[in-house]
Amino acid sequence: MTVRVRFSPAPTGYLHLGSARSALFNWLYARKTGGAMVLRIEDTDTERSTPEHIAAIKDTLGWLGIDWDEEYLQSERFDAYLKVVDDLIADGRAYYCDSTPEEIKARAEARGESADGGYDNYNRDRNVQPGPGVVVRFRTPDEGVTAWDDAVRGRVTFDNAVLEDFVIVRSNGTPMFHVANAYDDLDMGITHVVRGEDLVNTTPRVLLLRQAMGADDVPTFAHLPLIVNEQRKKLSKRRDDVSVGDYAERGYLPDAMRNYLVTLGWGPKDGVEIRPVEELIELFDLADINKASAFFDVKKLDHFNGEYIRALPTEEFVAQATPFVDASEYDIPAELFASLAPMVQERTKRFDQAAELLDWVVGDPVEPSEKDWRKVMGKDEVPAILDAVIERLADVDWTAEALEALVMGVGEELEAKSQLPVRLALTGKRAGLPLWEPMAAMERQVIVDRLRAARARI
RNA sequence: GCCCCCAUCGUUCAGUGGCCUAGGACACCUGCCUUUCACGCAGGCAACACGGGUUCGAAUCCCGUUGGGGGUGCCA
Repeated sequence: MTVRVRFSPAPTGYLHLGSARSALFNWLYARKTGGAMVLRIEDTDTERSTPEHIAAIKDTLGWLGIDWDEEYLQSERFDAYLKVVDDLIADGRAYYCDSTPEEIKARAEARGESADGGYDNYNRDRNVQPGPGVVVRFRTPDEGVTAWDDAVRGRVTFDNAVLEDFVIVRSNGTPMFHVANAYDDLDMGITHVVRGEDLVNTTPRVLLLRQAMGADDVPTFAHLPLIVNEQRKKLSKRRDDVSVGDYAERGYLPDAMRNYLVTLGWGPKDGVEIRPVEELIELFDLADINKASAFFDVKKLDHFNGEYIRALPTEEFVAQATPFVDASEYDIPAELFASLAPMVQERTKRFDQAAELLDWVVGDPVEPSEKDWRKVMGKDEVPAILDAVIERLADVDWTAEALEALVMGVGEELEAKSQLPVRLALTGKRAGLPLWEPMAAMERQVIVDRLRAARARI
């Protein structure tokens, strides 16, 4: 049997981390098995779905290097869903319902039950006719169980009795998620449904619908553990940085993001986490996916990204970092950046942080912290060091090698560390790029002025 | 309330009855390298939630407790 998986986002927002991971796991499985990856846009909620979101989702999938073999839009298939619903109604497996939420609630209260118990199947046999404000509900069985073997969770069982008759066609005539989903999985021959755990409870409904549509088989489900935030709650648009597109804009490499995402809920058995996607595809398996939710750890993502950035050929690094450098608050000439790129690349975990390393080269040094100043400049020998460096700077060859020899030479002669005071005077910070190359790229007078200013401050 | 689910270092993944005095990675700490930082290298800290079973033997199987999460929409 040829594997057919699908990624089915609702285009009601941008692609977020959780969805991206679902897409990725589907894709890995399809590519591993030589199966087909279907992109199915579930835009049955016509109110909230937009073409912009569809475009953005596709863009971001492309950015992540996730491709697909077939593409469908559910809004173009409404006729088919509605036809199936008509059959269901004719069969008595679905019925019209005109109960408003208020009425349902009122009846529950009248019975002395909790108001959030859900729909009470009130209209089942009342022969409501279609009209304004009328929805179609699916008649769920009153007994028995609906169960399936989940590739990650094992056997999952639901009592049919706890399933209320749910809406399958809205009062505005549009079909809802469950029907579209059940119909399409059947119609498109989907063999494996890989999606987030937040959808487990919809599975019995979809399965029941699928049966009602005449299916006698069940796809393999794999419900992925949720990606959570520090509070162990499902990542949410409101609280968390979940838009994958935003990560792209902040200078994360798609390969790094994809590689990190794979390690959430799954891991190669040999423990090697950072590796080429081809290997990931080879090693991946639905059966090895974890059950417990996983925290999205940006620090670890940063580490992955740093590894990927360092692995780039320098020219490639320059090419990719340049847009970010240009967009930064610093005015850094392309040539300067290119010449200093190797040392920047070594120290950059995100492209949007690259420019800041050169702040002192193209602008004034930052104001040193009091603590740094005291620690570095407070030493007795510092005035002598700075005086000597300033004096010798007047006629030194303006090359990185000569500058290094000069500063280190002064240090040796005075038997003191000369690099740090010079660094603080020039950059305002104790840590940063190696000094000599950038110095050689700067004006002699600027360097001398900064050293003099620092000397005067002691 | 009702339904479903989860539980190994701070985080993440490995571990599917003996190879576990529990392993890798991130983070953190120490040292080395060094022009500071970063990289790299060598170390270190640190976990099987708890209680019962089953078994010659349990992180691995079963039950319970506790803790956590997801769902409960005319969203998906």
